Amino acid sequence: MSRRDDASAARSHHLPSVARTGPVSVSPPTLADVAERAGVSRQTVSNAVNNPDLLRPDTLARVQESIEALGYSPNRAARNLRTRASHLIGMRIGPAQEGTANATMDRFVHSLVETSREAGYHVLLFAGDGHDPEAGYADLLRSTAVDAFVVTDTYLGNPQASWLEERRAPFVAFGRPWEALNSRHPWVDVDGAAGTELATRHLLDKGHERIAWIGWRKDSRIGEDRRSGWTRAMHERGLPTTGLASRVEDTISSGREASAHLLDSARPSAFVCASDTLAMGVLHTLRDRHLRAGDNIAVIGFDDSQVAQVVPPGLTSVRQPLEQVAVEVVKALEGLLAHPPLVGTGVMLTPTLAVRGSS
Amino acid sequence: MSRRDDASAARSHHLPSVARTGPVSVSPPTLADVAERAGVSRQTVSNAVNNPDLLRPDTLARVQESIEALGYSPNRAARNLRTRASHLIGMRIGPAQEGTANATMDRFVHSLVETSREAGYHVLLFAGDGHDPEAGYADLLRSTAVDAFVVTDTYLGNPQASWLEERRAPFVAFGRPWEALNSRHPWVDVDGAAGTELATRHLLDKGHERIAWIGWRKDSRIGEDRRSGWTRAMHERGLPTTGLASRVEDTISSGREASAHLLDSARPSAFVCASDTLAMGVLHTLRDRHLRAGDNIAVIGFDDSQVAQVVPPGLTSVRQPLEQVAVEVVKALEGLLAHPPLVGTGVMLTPTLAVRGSS
DNA sequence: TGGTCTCATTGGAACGATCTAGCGGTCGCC
DNA sequence: GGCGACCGCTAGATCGTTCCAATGAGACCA
Repeated sequence: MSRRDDASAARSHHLPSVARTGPVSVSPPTLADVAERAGVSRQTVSNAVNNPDLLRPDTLARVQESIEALGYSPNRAARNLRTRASHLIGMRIGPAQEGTANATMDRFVHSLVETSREAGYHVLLFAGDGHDPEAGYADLLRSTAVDAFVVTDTYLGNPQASWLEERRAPFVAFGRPWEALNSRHPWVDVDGAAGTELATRHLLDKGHERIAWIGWRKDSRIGEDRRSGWTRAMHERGLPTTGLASRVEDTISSGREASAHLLDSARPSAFVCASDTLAMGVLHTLRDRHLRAGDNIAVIGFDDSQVAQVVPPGLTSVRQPLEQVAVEVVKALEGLLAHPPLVGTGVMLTPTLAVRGSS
Repeated sequence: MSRRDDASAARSHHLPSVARTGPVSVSPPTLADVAERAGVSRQTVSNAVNNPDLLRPDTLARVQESIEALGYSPNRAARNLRTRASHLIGMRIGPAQEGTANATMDRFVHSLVETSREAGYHVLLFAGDGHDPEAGYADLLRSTAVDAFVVTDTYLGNPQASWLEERRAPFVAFGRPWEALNSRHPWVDVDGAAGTELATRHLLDKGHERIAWIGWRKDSRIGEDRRSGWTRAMHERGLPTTGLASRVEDTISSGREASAHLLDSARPSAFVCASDTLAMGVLHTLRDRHLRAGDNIAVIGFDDSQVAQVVPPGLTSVRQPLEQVAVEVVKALEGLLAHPPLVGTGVMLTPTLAVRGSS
């Protein structure tokens, strides 16, 4: 205790002299400082913070007063070392994709940060090494810098997910395990087919019958899933889909070319697209031909990106409930970290349709 | 040492039995494990990691072989505790703003994550408590969870910056200290006036003479700065600016109304806007009046957001060099953490113009 | 009175890393 | 020959917290 006293004294004796002029910030108070002030042991202060109901009410009040007065909060590093937990969630962000309308991830990150704060977690961002996607994960894992990961880019066969699963690293995926059906990790996803079905029905209800589809290449499971919603809604009303679909890359120019081609070959009165990026390609074509989205022809995108919200006359778009996704992801993480042997389960959410001028 | 042996043995004895089936992940190897395998002391392994040139080459090789074989990386929590540094940079993200074209922060976050990785730092995101913006900062600061902050939203009188400065918390601002001229923290900013000047000159060179300005309200320092670039370029060519400017809120509808009003009252042939959001408002008005951006009339925005990149026919926009900003921010952070008494200095960068169909 | 049980609190050990002081040996210098 | 500096490496202390076993005080019952 005397050592502690000395240390405290050394610190607080600095304070008056350098508080206004010195460049060095003073060390924050520690458990021992609070304990001494409150006249209890370190452990009691620790309990006051972590298990308040173990203390007698009057002791608790005294300790809390000291905590307040000194402005104490537990040192993260020391706590992490002892408890073997960092209360950090790692999330990898891919390279920024310019020229696309994809703002899904940004909206999701926002929601995730908000939600995990309420659960006592912070979000640690890391970048992928270009040629070695797993490097970032491995490093954070071995140095026990994060408690768990959130994996978002499960589009392409989900290599990270299986890599993490092999190493028994705790993680939750945003996106269902398309191929690896035997995987046992928790996941949360949005029912894309339900979204495009919603979009197609919306157009059908407006009287459209020749509704075209512009989606992604056939090897994209997400693309095929979204496409199936369109087919389902069309067939439900006994309408044909042949000749009305196009599958291309997820770029503006692909959407532009595909829509031009479809307009010539199939004369659709509306387009449903697998992404806002493709929908913007359609808008380019309409502009080229002096057609007006919403007046002459309807267009619906997917993601409800900022672009959809601000482009004239407003792009109707399928909106993923990312706030809910974040909530479910954090819920799954908490379950995972509380009792690891829990078997992984999936949660499927339903999107909504943000209706704007383009339809 | 024998305690260490016991602990290792306890751990590794678990390994074969549960490696494939057990739910509990095994503890990663520690310094002591590596030391024992290499036949050296813990400190020597530590040196091999942090000061390799202190070791004899053969010892170094032996230690590195052990590190490799065991897959060791230093435990972050322990290192942080001892060195009183977390190698984390805190950055607050505000509430997601829907309905605007502002993607600046997202692009910046990407760049910051990439750049700080190279400098050995990770980015910790945290959300602002709605009514108490400083709460998040205070908490992270007192618990020594981050080494420094990056402050980005310096628009509104910069309350965070002065709050942090008072507490002598290390931070770097993206955005100059507009009001607090006596502030001593490092900052990085982009010369907005140079950007709008560039934009205006571009239009002048195309033959436009009646170029209108749509900016933010007069109490926005950034808005006035950007406006000054337009005025400068116009006056330089002896052109008047009176009656050609409008100052409104940063929303689509404000831009829409302002541009409609200006078109009626001043008949401009081009618009320079303080943001992409306002520029999108102009595009709305043009659509309403069956005018075509780029053909009948030119429009230039500010930020080079995704919207600008994908909207037909492409919105010319002033592009902030966010990658460079991130590099300078990280550079300033490193300086700050290496020698705190360094006096804060500012770095001003110059934007470029991304020319697209709208001009 | 003495024994058992609970309750609130305590001191010491431990987490895994780095810091500090210091070891014996060799070298260069006056 | 004596002195100090340097080399490569080591043992012990230390960072601030939580875990663990044990403490003394009091209540209760026999």
